Amino acid sequence: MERAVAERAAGAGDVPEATVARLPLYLSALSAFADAGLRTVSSEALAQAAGVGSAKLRKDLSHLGSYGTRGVGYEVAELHRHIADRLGLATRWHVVIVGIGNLGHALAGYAGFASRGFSVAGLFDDSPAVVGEVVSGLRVRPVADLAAVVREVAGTGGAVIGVLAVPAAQAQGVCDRMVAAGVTSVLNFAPAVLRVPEGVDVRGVDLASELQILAFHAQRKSSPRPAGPPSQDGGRRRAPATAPLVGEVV
Amino acid sequence: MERAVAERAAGAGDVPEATVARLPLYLSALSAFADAGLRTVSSEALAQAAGVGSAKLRKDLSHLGSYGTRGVGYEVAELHRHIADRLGLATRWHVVIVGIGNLGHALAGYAGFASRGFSVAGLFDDSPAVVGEVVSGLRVRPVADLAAVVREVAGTGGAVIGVLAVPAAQAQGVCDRMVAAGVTSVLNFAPAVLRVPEGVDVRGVDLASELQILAFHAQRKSSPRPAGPPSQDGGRRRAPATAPLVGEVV
DNA sequence: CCGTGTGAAATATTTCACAGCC
DNA sequence: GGCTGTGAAATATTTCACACGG
Repeated sequence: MERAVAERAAGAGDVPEATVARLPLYLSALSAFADAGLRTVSSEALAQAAGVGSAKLRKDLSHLGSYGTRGVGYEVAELHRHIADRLGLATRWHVVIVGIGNLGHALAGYAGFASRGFSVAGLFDDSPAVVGEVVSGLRVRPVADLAAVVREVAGTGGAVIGVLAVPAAQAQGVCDRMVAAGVTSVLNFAPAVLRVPEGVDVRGVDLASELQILAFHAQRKSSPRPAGPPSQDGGRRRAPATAPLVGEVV
Repeated sequence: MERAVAERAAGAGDVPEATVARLPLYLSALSAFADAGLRTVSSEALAQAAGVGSAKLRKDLSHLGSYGTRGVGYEVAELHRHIADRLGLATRWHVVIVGIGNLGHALAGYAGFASRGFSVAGLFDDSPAVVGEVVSGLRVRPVADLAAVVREVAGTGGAVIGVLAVPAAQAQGVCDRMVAAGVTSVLNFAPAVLRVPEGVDVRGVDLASELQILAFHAQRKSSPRPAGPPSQDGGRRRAPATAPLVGEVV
């Protein structure tokens, strides 16, 4: 494609998706360093804490701009602020959770929300069994109230992220209602493909998929012979893990 | 790198990681088609159901072998079986969950486990408040019992996946105990970077990261001017969403 | 014909390795 | 002397587009 825009001083206008996915990790690691009272970190130390290679870390940060000092490293507080800004954490984010079953309860009680600047603006469910119940200090409301709450929060200038924790069968319907209410960012925990209009962002977290991916690798490790031909596969290259995390409480 | 191995008939020995991550999606979509009573699907239809492009789907499947019929499509049941096999779902997988807080409760009750061939072999926690409690038909045991349970399950010929749902501060310690007990696949819900020995697989799911990634994109959408030049961005290229899902219940 | 399977081209991401600055 | 920032090389992934088989 064409690129050309006269990117202003700090950092390109487009951060690669792969980099974006790691920024929260760095942010977390930086918080830990700050708590430990450190003023600066080297790319090596930060990378280690985040579980990535230092070259990758430096390349990632280079997309945000130049916030390090050669021969020294990065100023912890400054870098933290820059990453947080870039992630959009300067604005206040509100979260609405629909589906207050087991998972919804757990999400509603997740301490990480508040501590990372996300505040829970509302809990919704249509099951008579839970509507009216108070969970983590909030009363569960019928889904019909969703639009009103979103509108109200939007009036505050805040932005809204919708979290879907309903059974798969209802996921699309509830998603539609969220979108109709004005939600343009959705985190979906239901194992269902969501169809959304252009401009709406959906991210899915699926437990079963994660387990199956682990199963795939586990099988590969132990499988003496997957099928006919022995063909000693001889060491899968590349070390073990996937992206790990730093931080707080579950 | 070099290629050479005399790959036998069905599919290469190495499936790209990106493909592996999508196989569960296809599996799910196939189940839906099977339930709907369809015998065959085209790459186009299956891709649509899985929320990916048909070319990508075909390329992905080509890594497993040739299970389609030109001019017709894929036989639903057959393809489902092949993918399931490749994912290692032929063997019986057992899951041990450590940390029976809000999230642990939700995970223990997750219906998707059983329906996808994963059975919960044990629940563990060291908090006196929950040890002994019965959750989803299983008694919560002290973490000290972990090794015994893993050993017992391993004796059955089953493989084990450890699920970590403890606070971040305890994640590494519990992970070490899991590894010591013989677990080589770990699904980590705690926002913490886990250090594990070579050969152990870790996948992390972090709610805060997901939210921050959504925040990043949301900000990009609404931000009227990140910097100087107006330059109506006119559609970020590439449609909306991320990988979605198909399937069952939460 | 239709739709899979797949080389080859286009992109994206990671890794190297080193020049430049504190 | 140490460590960032970054072109350039190596990989990985996605997308095209079309030959081939049923």
